Amino acid sequence: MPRLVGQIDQVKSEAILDAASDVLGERGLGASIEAIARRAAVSKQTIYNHFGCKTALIEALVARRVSHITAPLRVSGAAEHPIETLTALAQTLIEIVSNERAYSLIRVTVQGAGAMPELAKAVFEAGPATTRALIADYLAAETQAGRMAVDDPMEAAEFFAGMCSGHRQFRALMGMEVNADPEQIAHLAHTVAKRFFRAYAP
Amino acid sequence: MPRLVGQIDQVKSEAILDAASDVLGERGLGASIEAIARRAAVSKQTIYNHFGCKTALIEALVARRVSHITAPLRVSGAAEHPIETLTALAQTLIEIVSNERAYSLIRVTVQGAGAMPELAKAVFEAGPATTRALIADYLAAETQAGRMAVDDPMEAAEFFAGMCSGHRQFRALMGMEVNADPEQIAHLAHTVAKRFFRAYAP
DNA sequence: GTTCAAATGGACTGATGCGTCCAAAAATCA
DNA sequence: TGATTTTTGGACGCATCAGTCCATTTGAAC
Repeated sequence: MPRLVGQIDQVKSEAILDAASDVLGERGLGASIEAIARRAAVSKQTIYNHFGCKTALIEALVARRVSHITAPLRVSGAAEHPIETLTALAQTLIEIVSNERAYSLIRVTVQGAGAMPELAKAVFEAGPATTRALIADYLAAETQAGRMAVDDPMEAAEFFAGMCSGHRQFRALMGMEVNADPEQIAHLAHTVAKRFFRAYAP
Repeated sequence: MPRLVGQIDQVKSEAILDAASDVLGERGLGASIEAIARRAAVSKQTIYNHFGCKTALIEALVARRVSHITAPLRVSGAAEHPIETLTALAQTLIEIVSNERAYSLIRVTVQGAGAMPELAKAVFEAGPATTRALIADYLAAETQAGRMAVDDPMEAAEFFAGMCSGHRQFRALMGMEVNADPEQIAHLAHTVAKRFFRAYAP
């Protein structure tokens, strides 16, 4: 009877993580393991067999999710006019911030920041920090090519990300509704790109 | 023996709120009433005499704090060049986001968003929403005066606020250290103002 | 059909924390 | 000094929850 095994039912592991994501998103970090077990249609003991303890479960959850969330950013666009690439970037960022499911994860991390600071740091590194670095790389390249004039790419990348998240981040964190109408998101993304390009045009 | 009174020792009420602010900031919403009582050098029962229940205590805490935090924004600057006013605005916003004490309150609100959504909404209205409206008013006025060209003041105000908060907001929420060096904040504020003005110059 | 790992569910421990109760002490006021 | 109100501190009830234990059942491989 091993307490913690790797070669158990993969499907069940996924089901548990899905349920944990849902329940934690609804009830916050205070959600009980039993509630998660009920949602996953699994016994409490099974969760402990798979993950060992609550903290490990949450770490697994976060690890699985973070990479999914930032994945779309990694597909670097072709080299058209910067505004088009910036619009695509902005659109992805805004969609992330408007995505309730992604944000429930962030909320959990914020709540757990006191109890597990390493986790909070890992999320920050994998999420916002990586995102900023990707954007900064792009801005530096465009500057190199003479299509933009960005003196401090990291700083500019942060401005860009900040324009995208704006109050949506706050509202999402507060559990308030966030406008996720695709048309409005597209329009907003285009505006961000236009204004940002104007601020950093050669 | 009234269970909840208003005319008790005001000084003690303040001491309790101060202690609650500290302890909740450190331990998050999970902080116990007993810990707060210890910090305030007061008995647990006294806290219940003053505030009735934990939720009421937190509501009182938030109400007292929010207005203090956004107060500096209300002093509208004289009518110099927009960049100067924008720099001052940015500086205030960045200082708020870099202020650990202010942010511990926000963190508590985020944690409690599930359990007390009205509180979260109140904080949002009193904080970010009011801030955005103030900035938007200023931008509209400058546009009217022909010194800027802001087509959508509310949207632009959100961009401006987003540029100021950037990742600092995230880091602060995650309980990570935030660079609060006055010189760097001043420089950042000036950069934000310069770039924002360039994005919205006539 | 035998075997063995994995899953179940229910009971249990230990800890924590909200909110209450109360009798004694301290402070306030008349 | 005497009367009233607040404060104190400690004990208590009650609920919740993490994590463990275990006897029983399921299910897949051989």
